[in-house]
This record gives sequence, C-alpha cells and structure tokens, in this order.
Amino acid sequence: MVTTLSQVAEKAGVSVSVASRSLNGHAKAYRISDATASRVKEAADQLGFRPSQTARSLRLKKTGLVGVVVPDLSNPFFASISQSIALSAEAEGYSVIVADSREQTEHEIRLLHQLEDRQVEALVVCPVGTESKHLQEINKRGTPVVLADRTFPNCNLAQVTSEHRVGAAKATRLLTAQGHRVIGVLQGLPGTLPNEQRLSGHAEALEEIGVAFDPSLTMGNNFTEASGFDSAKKLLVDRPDITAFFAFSTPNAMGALRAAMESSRLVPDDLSIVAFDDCPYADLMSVPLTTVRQDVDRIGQLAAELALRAAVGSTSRKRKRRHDVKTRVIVRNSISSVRHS
Amino acid sequence: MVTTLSQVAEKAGVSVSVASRSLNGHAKAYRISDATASRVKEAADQLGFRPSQTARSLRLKKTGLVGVVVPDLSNPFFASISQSIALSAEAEGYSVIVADSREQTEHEIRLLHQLEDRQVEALVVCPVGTESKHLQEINKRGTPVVLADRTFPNCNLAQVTSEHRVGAAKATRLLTAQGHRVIGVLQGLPGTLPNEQRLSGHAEALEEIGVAFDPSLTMGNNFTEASGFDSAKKLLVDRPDITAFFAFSTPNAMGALRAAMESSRLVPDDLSIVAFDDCPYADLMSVPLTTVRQDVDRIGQLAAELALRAAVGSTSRKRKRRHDVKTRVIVRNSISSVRHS
DNA sequence: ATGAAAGCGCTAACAT
DNA sequence: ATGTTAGCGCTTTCAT
Repeated sequence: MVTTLSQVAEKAGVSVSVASRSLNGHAKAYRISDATASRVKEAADQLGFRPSQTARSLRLKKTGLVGVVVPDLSNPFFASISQSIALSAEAEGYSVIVADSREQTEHEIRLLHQLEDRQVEALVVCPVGTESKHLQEINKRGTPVVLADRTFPNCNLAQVTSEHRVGAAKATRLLTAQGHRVIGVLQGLPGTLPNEQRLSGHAEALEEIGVAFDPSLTMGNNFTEASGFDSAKKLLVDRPDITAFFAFSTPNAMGALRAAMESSRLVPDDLSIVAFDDCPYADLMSVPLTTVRQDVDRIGQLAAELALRAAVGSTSRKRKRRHDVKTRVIVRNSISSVRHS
Repeated sequence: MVTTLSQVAEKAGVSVSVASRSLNGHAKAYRISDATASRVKEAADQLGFRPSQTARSLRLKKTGLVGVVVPDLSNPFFASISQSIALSAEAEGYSVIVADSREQTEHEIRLLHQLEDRQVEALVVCPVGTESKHLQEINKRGTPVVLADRTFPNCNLAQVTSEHRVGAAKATRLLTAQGHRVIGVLQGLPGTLPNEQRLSGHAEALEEIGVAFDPSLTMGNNFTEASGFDSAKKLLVDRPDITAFFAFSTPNAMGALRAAMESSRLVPDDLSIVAFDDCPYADLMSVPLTTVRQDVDRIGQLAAELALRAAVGSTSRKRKRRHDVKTRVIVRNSISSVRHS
C-alpha cells in the first residue's frame, strides 16, 4: 500500500468523506458538486490511488472472497470445476481462494478453518471422505457452504452434482444392449453418494433386463487409477467370464486399460469398457473410450451461483438446494457386442 | 464473524491486549501467568473464537495472500502449476487466490489490479501476450511478481521456466538420430520466449548435423490444438517431403495427430512426432507420444518459493532471479526411422 | 454540499 | 504481569 484515501483528500483539498464518496460513485447521492468530484478523481489518478480492499473488507464486513476446496487440483475434473467457479466469481467482482486438500479430511478441515478465518463469504467444497459434520458446522456458524460433486444424503447444505443414477443406468444399458451380462464394476470411494448412486443406477439397469446385481462383481476403493488397475486385475482372474467393465471414473478406466493389456485382453474385442466421466483427448486414446460425460462446467457454474447467492444473503429461501445436472453419453469405440459361443 | 477478541477478553476477565498476547503465543514474552493464559484460551474455545484475518491483515499490513494468474486453469499444465504453488503456499500458512485470464491480456491486467488491491503479498503469473510493462509496473509499485512458464528476455522480474532451448534440441535430436531431415515445426505463440527459445534449440540441433533451418517448415500461432491442427494440415500439403513433426505443446501435438489421421498418414510409420511437454495418459494414446517433459511441479514450487521469499521481503538480493528447470525425454512410440528410398 | 468522528477487530507501543 | 490506547484505511452516520 502506498497511497491512502486521506492523501488523496488532502491533495484535492477536501475531507476524506468527500473523497470516499466521490470515488465510490456516491457523488450525486450526496450532492457533491461535479467540480469537486472530478478534482478528487484527478488527485486519485495522479497519486495512483488504489483503495485498500483489506480496510474496505473490515469496514464493510464483506471480503468479496469465495473459498474453493478440492481434493486434487491437478485432476482435470477438479481443475475444470475450479475454473468455472473462478470465472463466474470474477464476473461478479469476487476473487477465489483455492485450496487443495490432497484427498485428506485432515487437510480439508484445516484449510476450511483457514478460509473461514479469512471470512470468505461462501465456500464451495468438493469434500473428501464421507463425513459432513464439519461442513455443516461451518455453515451453521455463518459461512454458507455448497457442496459440489461429492454430496451427502440427508444433508441440508446446498449441493450440486451429476445425475449419477441415471447416468450410470445409461452407461450400463450401453453394455447390456450389446449383450453383456457379466459386467465388472470398478467403483470409486464406497460410501460417497456419487459412488452409491452409480451403483444403484447400475443395478437398476440390470434389473430392467432381468439380471440380478451380483456384488462380487464390484470392486475398488477409490476414484484413482491404482484402484481401477488393482480391481480390474483381480476381477479378471476371479471372474474370467466377465465381458465388460463399467469404470466409475476416468482414472479407474485407465487402470482397467492397463490391466487389460497386462492380461492380454483386447479392448474392445475381448473386453468392453464404459467409463463415467470424460477426459480431454479421450477420442485419441489407444482405445477411444465410450463415456458418460459429466457437465463439469455446469456443475461449477451452478455451484458458484449458489455460493454467490448465499453470500449476498438472498434470503429468498425458495432456491433449490439440490441440483443434479444431466450427463451425456459419448459413444466412441470401447464397446463391442458379446460373441455368443 | 461472530466472536471478537474483546468478548473473549471480557469473558476471561482480562484486557484485550492480554487476550491477544495469550492467543498469539506471546504469553511468556510478555510474562503472562500461565493461569491467565489458559483462562483466556478456554474462554476463546468456549466462544468458538476465530480471529479475524481481515482485521489482522489491516493491522499487520500482511495479508498472507499470494495471487496466481494463469491463462487457462483447465489446461493440465497450468492446473499443475497452480497446484504446486498452492501446496507450497499452504505449507507456509499462505492462501492463494487464483485467477484465470482466459488467454487475454485485457483480463490479465484487470485481474492483476484486483489482486493488487487485495494486497496480495506476491504474484506469480503465467503471462499471456508478449508485453511485460504492466507486470514491471506492479512490481515497481511494491508487489513482487514472479513469472512462470512464459518469461521475457531482458526483464528484471524473477522468472522460472523450462530449459526450452536445450529441451528443444533434445527433441530435435531424437528425430535427426532416426534420419529425419525435413522436420515440420508446429510452433506455439510467436514472440514468447518459450517459443523463440525452442525454435533456436531446434535450429541448433539441426546445425549440429549440418542441415540448415528452413523457416518455411515452421507454422503455427498458438499453443492450442487448433493451431497444431491447422499448421499440420497445411504443412502436410505444402511440404509432402516432411517426415516428422516437432510439436511445441501437447495440444499442438494432438492437433497434428488429428491432421495426420485426416491425411491418412500413419504415425509413427509414415510420420513421426515429438512433442514438447507431456500429459497424463500420454502412454495410453493411440500413438504413445514421445515427449520432452517439463517438470511442472518443480516450476510451480520454485515460483512459489521465489514469491514467498519476496513476500517476506528477504532483502538478500543475492537470490537467483532466473531459474531454468531441466526437461526430461520420455521415449514412447511416436518416432520411427526414416525409410531411405 | 461538505466535514468530523466513530468504529470495523486487531496488535503493539507505552504505561503502570 | 496486566491495562490503555493509538491506529491500520476505509465508510457512513450525523452534524452543519
């Protein structure tokens, strides 16, 4: 900081209050003469005056900050969400503090508190873990929090995520329509709502064609490549009758691809794969993945909107608190029909 | 905000100064009795006291904020840089505000000013465009700025980027070693230092084997997929004798891949490709790209370190201001030797 | 049409 | 060992 309002005022020969009002466009509301107002503005320009947002924040009790916490910023999914939040926020004059929880609740909590102390006006968080207590507390304490991606059942926070169940059902039908009946599920983090809903969407689609959901075909403990790889490997030996995989994330799918290679199963000829979530260049992969794409931009945008609205304190409590954004099937070339022998 | 220091003080039956000091670990420095100190802490706990960082910032003239501005947060390269900056900053108790300039100088400037007004203690920016004046001004005005990735020649700001020249030379040698002599260059944004240095590294490697650099083989105007695609297409018809491409970015390479497909040139058999910069799952691409990988994490980490050091105002001006981090060749399978007819 | 002054929540002299 | 107070830079009543 280098120039303060009082210096501007002095240079313009007015009081700080007049200076403040002139600079904030309250000139006419306070009947400040045009001459004075422009004199102030000129002084400000000459001095290169930039108002201290910190002082402003303190006085106004409004920081213009929104906090975003994601589990892994280098993951394109979260990077895109962060981006669309940032873009929406910037358009409204807000700035975004992003924090990376490295997939650990412990960090998430620490960062959340840090952001609370910085008096962000709202928080959008893609939570790790399966507990929402700390989030609810923050919300209760006064900082509105909106959940994105990983949401929680019976939790009254604002939430935006994909239509996991219907998306998963679509994905499964892509497989069953080609005759697949023994489908391995490479799941993400059990207990999280996206995971459970995808599971149930999968079971639903299976039921439609009269096949029972077999829990022993589901494996995995995270949305990571490692989990996808390990699960696929195991499943491939345990259940040699598997003809297709439904991977719950892009990394899960990549793991499956590697496992298939190591097990000399050709995709899609010997093994079909469908993945939830898309990724850049998926069409240029050695096997172009057929996916159910989430509308990441929309998720971010919606989350930002809810957050900003809450920040502004729009007391109109009529806003929808849960948003489930539609998914879209992207057909490429990782599914073939099962050969009936 | 809900509880203030004075409330804590009142509840503990002490003055605000004692409260402040107890809570900030200055207890013994001020010879505050253990009894008092713990009484204060207890009161704070009970009230759920969280000190206002805003007030603190104003008083201390230290916000604990560092600003990061990147051209495109959804680009894995910048996402990773942001992540490693965030991680480094968080480790030091700083928070980072990220801003996305959408590849436009105009936005970059606006965001930069916004961050300046928020009194970030340092700025790390991956600048768009080819002008550094506004950045130098900010630095002069008091907010230390460090440049990452896109740096500028004769600019006295702290800068960290890759060893573009030597990296590009390595890449080119990968090609020439396989007998390639007519190499199309899919360049990024002309005028930027990374671009120019890669160009010169390329020319250098060519010279080593006695082939002259032919400017008509270079094409492109950005680090985007579109630029890579268009340039590759054009080059492929203009110069049918081209046997290899050197793409200056992953997106450029992806564009080339598509162009090759459309022109029915098989990679690597009919056409070799080497790319500067790596990307996730590059090994699972339909053609596994041989690349010269930048050490993104190191770049981010170094940038954060320089920024934080400057923020703290370490007056030891002996710190190196330019860092060029090493690149690494990742050999995969997008290069074959040229068939001599 | 303009100014004086209080105060946002905190820290750090400067008293005792 | 603890309390009083000034003040960070700003906005906004309340006077005039």
